[in-house]
Amino acid sequence: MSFGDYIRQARLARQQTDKGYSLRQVAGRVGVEPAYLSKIERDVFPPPSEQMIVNLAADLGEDPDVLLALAGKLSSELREIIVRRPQLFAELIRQLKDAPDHAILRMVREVTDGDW
Amino acid sequence: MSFGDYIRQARLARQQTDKGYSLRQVAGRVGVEPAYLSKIERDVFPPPSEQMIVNLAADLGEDPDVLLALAGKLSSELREIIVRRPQLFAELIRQLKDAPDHAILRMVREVTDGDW
DNA sequence: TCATTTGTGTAGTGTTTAGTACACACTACA
DNA sequence: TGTAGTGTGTACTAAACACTACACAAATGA
Repeated sequence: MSFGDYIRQARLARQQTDKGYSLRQVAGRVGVEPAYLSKIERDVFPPPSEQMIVNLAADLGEDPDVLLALAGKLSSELREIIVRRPQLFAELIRQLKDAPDHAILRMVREVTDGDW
Repeated sequence: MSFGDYIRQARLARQQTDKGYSLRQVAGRVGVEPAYLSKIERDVFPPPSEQMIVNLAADLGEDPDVLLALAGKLSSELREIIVRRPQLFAELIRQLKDAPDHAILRMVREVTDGDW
């Protein structure tokens, strides 16, 4: 699914139960022109800036990492973490490229348990 | 150390023993104008494109991930891996933000040993 | 029925990115 | 002593990015 499709669906879903989710109102809260959001929802324009994606995620109650990923972007927050220790993270990520989801999840839990 | 400083030093180090590492020759092999490389080495211009950084790394025998990191960038290769499974990787990376190096290294080895 | 609200088409714009082109002065060296 | 190679200053630019401004037709709803 494209970025545009995704946010249009998310918005329409909200609009079912909440009148405040017209394209114009969302655009207003997010801080852009309605015509611009319209084009983005229909993939006439490419996905917007990281800031606008984050704002959209907050307004629509979606996961910003997922929305950014649909836009082919990575949050600057995560980029900065990696860039601080490029070799370490580069190797880890390459190793995990083809690992199954559960293997990665297990790592997350290992670290959560803080056993270092 | 800045990106410019770093590549200038790397180039000058090579130039000690190899005449083929003048600014002009490196620029030629990498595929840019000498004046441009000159400005980059002195941080008059911001770091160049990912492609040029990768070419520079290859020519100077440096680690492309490190060079990209000095430029504040992440290779599109790594970005794509993350973007394929954004939630999983986002959580892992955030968890590892403040983990000590050896903890991350241990993870790398765990995956290398392929115990999933 | 008429004012409001809705989404959308067309056109234009400021900023950033990622460079090029050319001339110049200095140094090495044959 | 000239010519080949060195790095650098100034000026310019093409393309991509991230939007805005305004007008318009269709639907809604009091």
